[in-house]
Amino acid sequence: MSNIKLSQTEENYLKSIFHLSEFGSKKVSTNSISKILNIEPASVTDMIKKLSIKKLIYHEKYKGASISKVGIKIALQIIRRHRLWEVFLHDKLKFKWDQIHEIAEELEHVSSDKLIDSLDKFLKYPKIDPHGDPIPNKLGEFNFIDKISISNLNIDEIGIVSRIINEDEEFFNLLNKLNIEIGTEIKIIDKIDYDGSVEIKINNKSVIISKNIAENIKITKI
Amino acid sequence: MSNIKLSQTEENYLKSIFHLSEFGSKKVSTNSISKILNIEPASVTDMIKKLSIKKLIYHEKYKGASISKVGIKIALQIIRRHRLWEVFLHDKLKFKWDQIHEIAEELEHVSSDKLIDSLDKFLKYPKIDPHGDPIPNKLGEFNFIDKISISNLNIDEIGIVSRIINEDEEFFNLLNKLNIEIGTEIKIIDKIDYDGSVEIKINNKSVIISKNIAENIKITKI
DNA sequence: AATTTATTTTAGACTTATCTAAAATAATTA
DNA sequence: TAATTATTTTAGATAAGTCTAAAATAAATT
Repeated sequence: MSNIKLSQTEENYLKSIFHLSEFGSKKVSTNSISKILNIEPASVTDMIKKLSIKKLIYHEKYKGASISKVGIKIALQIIRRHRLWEVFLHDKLKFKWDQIHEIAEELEHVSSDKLIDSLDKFLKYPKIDPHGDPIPNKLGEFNFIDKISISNLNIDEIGIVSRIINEDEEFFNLLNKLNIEIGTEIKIIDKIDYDGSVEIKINNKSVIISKNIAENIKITKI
Repeated sequence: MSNIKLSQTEENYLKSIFHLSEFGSKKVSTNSISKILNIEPASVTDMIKKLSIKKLIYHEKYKGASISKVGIKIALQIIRRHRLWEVFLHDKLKFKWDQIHEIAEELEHVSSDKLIDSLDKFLKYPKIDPHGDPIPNKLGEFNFIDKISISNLNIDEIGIVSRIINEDEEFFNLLNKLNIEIGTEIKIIDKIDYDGSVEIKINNKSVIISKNIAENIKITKI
């Protein structure tokens, strides 16, 4: 089946377009791709043409691009590879949470399907990566859990940390300090109207986190 | 230190030149590189120029190339990466011995040093890969064991299989059938002068193998 | 040693992925 | 709505890595 062999570059564009399109539901502008990949818009236009010819995206001049069914399928496989490698790096090689993304960006382009399926098995078919993002299975299916930010909970409600948006080191260190990781239970004590800060309780200790921090931590309500 | 970032292509040339030069001791011809990489001689000449400018090899027009100290050091790191990934694929992901090379060819170009050192640790610092080839450590040092072919043993001598030269599937299946793998003890029963075949005993069962097969199995004499 | 054959290099062209500068189109604002 | 601003596309250029055909050099053979 979908054995269209893509270059690393094409894979990176396709993945970015998929992410920007929010699972294929939105049109993606040339500029947004340009910014995310740090490539000039003119070059993006060229690649958009190339991917349209391959029917991985649709494109009308000056009107943005949208990703095709086949494009989504391939993008999900690239994401699957990326996230499985992240699990490997984190769980087996003991890499810290904020160091895995960059290396997985390289590993995800190694093209053997058998490699990925064996890795999946070796890792015991994980459902989420170390950031809490779902890992598509080999058919591209995954658990879409509707996650909300801490800010969206009401006072006295409880949630489980299920995804960390921000991936940089400072944020990682902060979470470490706060004892927050994927799976941590958080209870909302108070919401401060003035600036959107939230007082939360973690392991019976309460702290106040800023609005920005609260928005970067996704949770599943329980 | 040696943080000259090479392209995948440059890495592949350098590795081939290293192998063809037999640890840097011999000059390498344009044609031999061309054959091993399946690239036209004219293109090889171009790359030879490029690598000379970077001082990874030396080159005198029409006189072949030889690899430099720095070139050897880098080549050994590429080989280290390749062989560690082979161990991972074989031991952890349970790939068969004849399927690991191709995938390792891709994985070896992933460039993080930290990744490789962590992988090395995870694998418990293996000294040889699944083919019996030594794995350089992070300084480029490795156990150079002088291996001989089965053909070189005399009658009644015993050796341990330490390296398999041929990497294709048919040969792999043959060895499986003969119950030969790295570490197998082999005793020479008879040597047939007529065509160089050798009668050997493995696990108390004796078989006759052709000269060609005997030459593709390296052993360490005990 | 002269000729033939083989190897290596040069010259010029192609593809992929990028760039800059300018032109075309769309969106925003006055 | 007309003018201004922003976005997107086109046109032409560049670098990496490859190719083919032809020229230069080296090696082998008569």
